[in-house]
Amino acid sequence: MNHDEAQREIKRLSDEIRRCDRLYYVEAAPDVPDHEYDFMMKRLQALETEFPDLALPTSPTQRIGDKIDGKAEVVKHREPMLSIANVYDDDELREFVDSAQKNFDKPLAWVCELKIDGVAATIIYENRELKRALTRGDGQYGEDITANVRTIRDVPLLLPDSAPDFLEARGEIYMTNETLERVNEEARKEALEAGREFKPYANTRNLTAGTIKQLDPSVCAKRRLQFFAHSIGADPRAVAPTHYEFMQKLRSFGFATAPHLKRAENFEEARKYVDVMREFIPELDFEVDGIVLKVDDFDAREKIGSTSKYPKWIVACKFEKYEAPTKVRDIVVQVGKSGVITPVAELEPVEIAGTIVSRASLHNIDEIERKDVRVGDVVIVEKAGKIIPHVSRVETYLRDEKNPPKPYVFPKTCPSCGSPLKRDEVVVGCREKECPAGIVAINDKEELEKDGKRSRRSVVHCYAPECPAWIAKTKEEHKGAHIRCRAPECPAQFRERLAFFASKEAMDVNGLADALVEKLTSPRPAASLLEAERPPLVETFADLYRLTVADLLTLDGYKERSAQKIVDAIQESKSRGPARLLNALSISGVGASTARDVVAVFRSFDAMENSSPKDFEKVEGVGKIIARNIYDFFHSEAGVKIVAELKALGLETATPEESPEERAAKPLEGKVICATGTMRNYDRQGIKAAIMRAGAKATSSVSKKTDYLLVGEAPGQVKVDKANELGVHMISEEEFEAMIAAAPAETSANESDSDSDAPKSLF
DNA sequence: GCACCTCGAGTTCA
DNA sequence: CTCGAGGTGC
Repeated sequence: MNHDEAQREIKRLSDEIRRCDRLYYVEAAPDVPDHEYDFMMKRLQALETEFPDLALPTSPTQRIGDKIDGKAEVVKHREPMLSIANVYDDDELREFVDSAQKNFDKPLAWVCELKIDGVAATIIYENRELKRALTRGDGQYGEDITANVRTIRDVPLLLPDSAPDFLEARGEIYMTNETLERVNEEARKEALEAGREFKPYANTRNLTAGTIKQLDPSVCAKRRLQFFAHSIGADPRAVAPTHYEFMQKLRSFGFATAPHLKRAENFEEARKYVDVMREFIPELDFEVDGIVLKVDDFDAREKIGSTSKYPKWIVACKFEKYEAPTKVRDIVVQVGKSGVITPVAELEPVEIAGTIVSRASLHNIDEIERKDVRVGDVVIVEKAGKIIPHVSRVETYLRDEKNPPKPYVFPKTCPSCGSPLKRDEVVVGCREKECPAGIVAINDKEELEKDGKRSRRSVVHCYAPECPAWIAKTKEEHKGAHIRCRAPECPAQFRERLAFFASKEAMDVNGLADALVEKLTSPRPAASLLEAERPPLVETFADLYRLTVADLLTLDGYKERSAQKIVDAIQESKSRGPARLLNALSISGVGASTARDVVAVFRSFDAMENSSPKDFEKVEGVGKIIARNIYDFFHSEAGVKIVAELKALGLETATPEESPEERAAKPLEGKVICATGTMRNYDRQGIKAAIMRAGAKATSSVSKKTDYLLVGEAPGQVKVDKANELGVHMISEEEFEAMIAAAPAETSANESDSDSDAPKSLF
């Protein structure tokens, strides 16, 4: 065969194989039997070996690449991959559609697609060649799965000339039930031969997720994954004006689209489709967990906009809640770092949506009483579209009528320290219009039953402790949600606080996790028979910094090296700075973000110690209650002691002084800036820090006092509308960066941690 | 007063 | 992820 003939033959074979690949999943059963397909593939491979100059990177033979070394690369998405709102019944769906429809006179047309349970992914084409594929990941960052995606037969490696040069196809990778069974059957045989225990893959989604992360693409190829596209990572109007036409275009580019796609002229039609499909779904050979409705017209979508979380023009109607019946073995209580006592149901382990659930929080006493959960009951546990399981109802009819389980009695004393438990006395003042004590009134909330749904309404209350009406009304009318252990020295509370102190968001002590915290805070056995039990190694935060290698060696499982590592990590955490330290102290209402804001104003613990509650209220986000909590901490016996000790041990409790240059370099001094949406170079805290570094005030909402609205990706619609309405100037991230370009170089744009908003070394 | 936004705190499993 | 609750802006 000569070169020209080979070229023609290679083209013919490639085209035919590509046609089969598409038919294979998209349309129906392929009209070419497997052995003929394999034959064409072999022949093509042979020709490409003989004429290597004719072998193209987009040839079907190039689907299966080499093994990847190490881990998959984590890559930032060009455009974040957002999730969509879920509805679980007809009412919720109607509510959603009404809100989308409200600014339109004519009924909106909807496109309905099956929502298949798989792994969301995005595939990037440059010059119409497949360049890279990523998983959705957390929406911001995904894993590189290019080699495996290439093996999926309904993913084109090459797009036709009619496609745009650059395209980012987004869709779902999934697998049929038949494939799951086949893979399980093969794994079972293999395990049997090797004499190993066989554990089947629980469901197609788990197997798909496991397969797509395989390092060896040939394994992935054998498992026959499938893909369909449902959107692109850019404005689709560049391709077509409506979603339905857009999907036709994607098909013409060689992609599979969501199966059983349907365009509905109005909502009623769409709803009918949902009902019909619901019956039909069990007959399909893949897992469908709902139907997605999207507004067809792209211009209409833009007009509808998004909430801060989801677009308002797309919704998933979920059919099933993930749920399973199981038995309550016991109800135990846990003590949190703030002393909150949380009841948790210990369950007979049951599998729900691929994970084994054995515990579920019952949240609080009202929850237990409302549902009447008792030890021994059969309950329905659900993970409705979520990760965290909860008890949704009790099957009371399964109770033994003659001998029913006893109602749960909430413990009266703390399981850890034995001190009496008390329900939160809700901080709600009197409701007299004219406050009898004549003191400041602030807002509060009240639960109401409205149309069978719970809603809240704000009420003005007086908070003066000396107000007579307050004392009279608080107790019986407003119970808080939580029951709390109030003993300041409660060991369980200290254990939780220490774990938080050492955690990543706080002092970030590497290696000091739950297990070690438990050991450090437990009493130690007596050194000899004559002596009493010895106290725990760590009883205050300060004790942590006094730990020596010798101390750690007395614990099981620690040798010289590991002990030294922990001690080093603890010492290293001394320089985390005042913001992290303030967060680490577990002051009620003060978390990472509030601590940062407080430190930004006060700059040092010394300043905080000498401040009044009113001073703390000057911090944005701090009102009367939190101000009081902070003030109380710095004036309590325990607080004074711990701060003094930590200072003496050399922890950084002050923000370093600014150099004169830095003070001068505040290009946005006095400006008020509100940021919305996702920035490319900053996370939420990072952008706030950057705004403050430039001398401006970072606010959380747009008002007429706002100077600029900094608009990122997927901005909050409310804020943008507001800015338009009030004529607030909107700037992009690039414009913002240009504005702060005068700032000192060492205030790097990418840093977002609290300790980075303080200037580093000045030398 | 009301609506809305944010933060904190608690939580499950691989 | 989901509540509850505090805070803020009109």
